[in-house]
Amino acid sequence: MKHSPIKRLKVKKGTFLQQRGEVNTKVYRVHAGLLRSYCVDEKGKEHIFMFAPEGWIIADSTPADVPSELYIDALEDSLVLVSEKVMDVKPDFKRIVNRMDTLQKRVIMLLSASASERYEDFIKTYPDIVQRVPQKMIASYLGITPQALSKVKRELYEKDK
Amino acid sequence: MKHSPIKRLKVKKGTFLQQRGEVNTKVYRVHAGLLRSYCVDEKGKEHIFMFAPEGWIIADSTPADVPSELYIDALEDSLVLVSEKVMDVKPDFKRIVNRMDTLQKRVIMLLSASASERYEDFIKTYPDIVQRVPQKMIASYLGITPQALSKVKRELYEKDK
DNA sequence: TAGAATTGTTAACATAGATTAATAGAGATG
DNA sequence: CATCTCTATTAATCTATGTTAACAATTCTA
Repeated sequence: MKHSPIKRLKVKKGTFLQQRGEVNTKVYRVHAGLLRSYCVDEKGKEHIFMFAPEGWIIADSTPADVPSELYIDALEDSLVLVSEKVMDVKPDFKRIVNRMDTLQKRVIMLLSASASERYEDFIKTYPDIVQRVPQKMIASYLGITPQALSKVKRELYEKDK
Repeated sequence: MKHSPIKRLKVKKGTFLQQRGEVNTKVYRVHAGLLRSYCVDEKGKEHIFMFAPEGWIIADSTPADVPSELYIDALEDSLVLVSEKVMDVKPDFKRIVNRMDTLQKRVIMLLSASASERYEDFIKTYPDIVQRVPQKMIASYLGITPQALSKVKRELYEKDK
């Protein structure tokens, strides 16, 4: 396996290490200071995804070839170790990283999307699962009650006329 | 590194692979069928943490020596590959697994806890970060507005008399 | 097939948290 | 020091979603 070089980086408070829309091939390890990642929704509202103090790693978990969803910036003057995401990883490791991506998206949806937005996203992302489990389970996954899901579905249906 | 044996397991719909309070040293890979993991809050309400159809892995991300938070059961007759969590992993990998644990807990809190419960958990889990960032950022992390956090803090203070 | 159990829908009402707006502190900058 | 900007607090209202309850539809099972 290729050894990926690690760079040391001093960043001043307020510096962006990554912005939305950029490629996200890097992983940041915080040696000193404090970083954070956050997204901005359609209404312009910020949602902090994670804080990374000393000893933590922070990165966008979306696949490296996809434009980044997250901003990463320094909340304090920080010392950061920057390494490239390793692409040629073992299949099992890749599954774990995929799952982190899923979890990241889930947190962001729970922070920033309404019940109906979460439902629409769910049926787009897991069209087969919708067929295979009772609706009350989908409601439970979305963090709403079965009654609320029922209403969401009706409103969605009425919208399509 | 020790090679961990993988067992093949046929499970009928409804079978539990793991229940809350058990140790959780296993990782399940779904070969056919559908598994899910879920937690139950104090009010007895279920919150589905994840669905795992064919090709997915599912496990409790909490440290293996800690009693499990999650139930894992089969929603359909399934064929599952069971392996032990590897304990002697590289430090970097351990960080990733730690982060998954954090994300898992975050999702569960967002699904099942109120604003004030999430805040109390936050100050317990990250007492230092509370000191280092403005409150509006903590609100953003918790998925509430700064105004709501202000109210939560006041109510908490009044509770202590 | 009948009856029982589970799941889904609808509606009335309750509530946590959002929104808006006004004010007060607290740091920054001239 | 005075002023400007940013952050925190409080209060009044609004809204999405929860709760409760009744009923309908579906699935199980005897």
